[in-house]
Amino acid sequence: MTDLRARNRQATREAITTAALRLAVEQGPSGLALVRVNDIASAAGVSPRTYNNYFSSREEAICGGHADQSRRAGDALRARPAGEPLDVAVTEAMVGLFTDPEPDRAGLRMIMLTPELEGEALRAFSVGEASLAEAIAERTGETGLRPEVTAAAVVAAIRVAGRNWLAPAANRPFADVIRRALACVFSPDQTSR
Amino acid sequence: MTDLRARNRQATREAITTAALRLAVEQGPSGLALVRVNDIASAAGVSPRTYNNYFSSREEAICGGHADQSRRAGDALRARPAGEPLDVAVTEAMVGLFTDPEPDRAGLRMIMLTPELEGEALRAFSVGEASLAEAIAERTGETGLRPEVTAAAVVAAIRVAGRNWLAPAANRPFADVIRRALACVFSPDQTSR
DNA sequence: CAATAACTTGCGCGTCACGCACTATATGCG
DNA sequence: CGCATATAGTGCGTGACGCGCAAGTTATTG
Repeated sequence: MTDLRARNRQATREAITTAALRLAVEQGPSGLALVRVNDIASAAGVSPRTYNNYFSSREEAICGGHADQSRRAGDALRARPAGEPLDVAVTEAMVGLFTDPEPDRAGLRMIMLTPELEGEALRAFSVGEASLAEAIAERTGETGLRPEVTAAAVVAAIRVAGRNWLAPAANRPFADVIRRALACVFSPDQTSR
Repeated sequence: MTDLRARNRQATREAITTAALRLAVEQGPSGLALVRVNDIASAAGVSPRTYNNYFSSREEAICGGHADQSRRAGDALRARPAGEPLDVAVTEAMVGLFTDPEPDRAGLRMIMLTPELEGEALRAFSVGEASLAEAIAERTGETGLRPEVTAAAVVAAIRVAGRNWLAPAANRPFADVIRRALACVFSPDQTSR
């Protein structure tokens, strides 16, 4: 088992992020300014000063959970069987990572569609790029630009998929949207070239 | 000719962004906190309150120039000849947009490699996605997910290319790095599938 | 040449990020 | 098992910031 300290630390971090996201969702995108640091801290059961030891802005606290999630992208890919082709390995890894459990619509909507959170939301997605690029490089044996570009493109596609899934119009299951988006990355349109 | 007001507005906006970026570069990534709003405003010849009418954070001001640049991505693509295949049209449009003029290494380095600016830097790149997606959709006639995913992947690839170009190791011309990165997007690796 | 709209600026307030010093709790070692 | 040390939580104080508001100034319109 890991350190008690490490587990406590992770627990308070999660307490803060979940509290922050919950309060933000309650107020809605327009009332983000009403979510005070004091509220987040007391809702998480810590002092404001401690909150500030974990996150240096409300935005970072609100998006922290999703950052943690996408940070596991590399491990998710490594968990796929070795023989699998890259495209299906990546696709299934990402589907598993982002739809197990099915994400909370309200939370994702808050994070992705609130203008003030845009920067932090992009950061939250992009933290997965490094680990994913490394895992891709391991799997393909390639080096240099290609693994990084592929990882960045994959993450970008998932972001688009999320936006699309959130759109009120077509509500397919998130997994399907992710698959369709990643298909665009791994087999780009050849007809219009 | 456009409005005098519009031109003035654009001029002060540019004055603020260039001043902000210059001061940030002078202090270096570690001393970002030393770049005060007062300094930026007075360097731009404007009151602090006015600075705040244009930008709501130092980070936004520093990255504002690059945001303006990538916002022109759609127009850059539209300027390519109609018969051109999509991949070369996009590639050449992006090369033209981002290497004319050759970007300032120190400025790009500051924007892309300073942790506190990461969120705003990602935002600056991503503002080009919408217009680029629209231009791609016009050109290909496609609709739905694919144009958006393609645009997002292209922008992500350019971001990776910038990071790579900034790396001290191989200093090829920026245009080459962009071309190689976009090649990864438009013809993904087929061998390892 | 008015009337109106848009922009700039000074002022003031509430909030925030963070350095510092102190306490409490966990970990490792004799 | 107890003691030294490292690590996390907390209170306080301070400087900076974001922004609403209202007044003054400059461009635009008819």
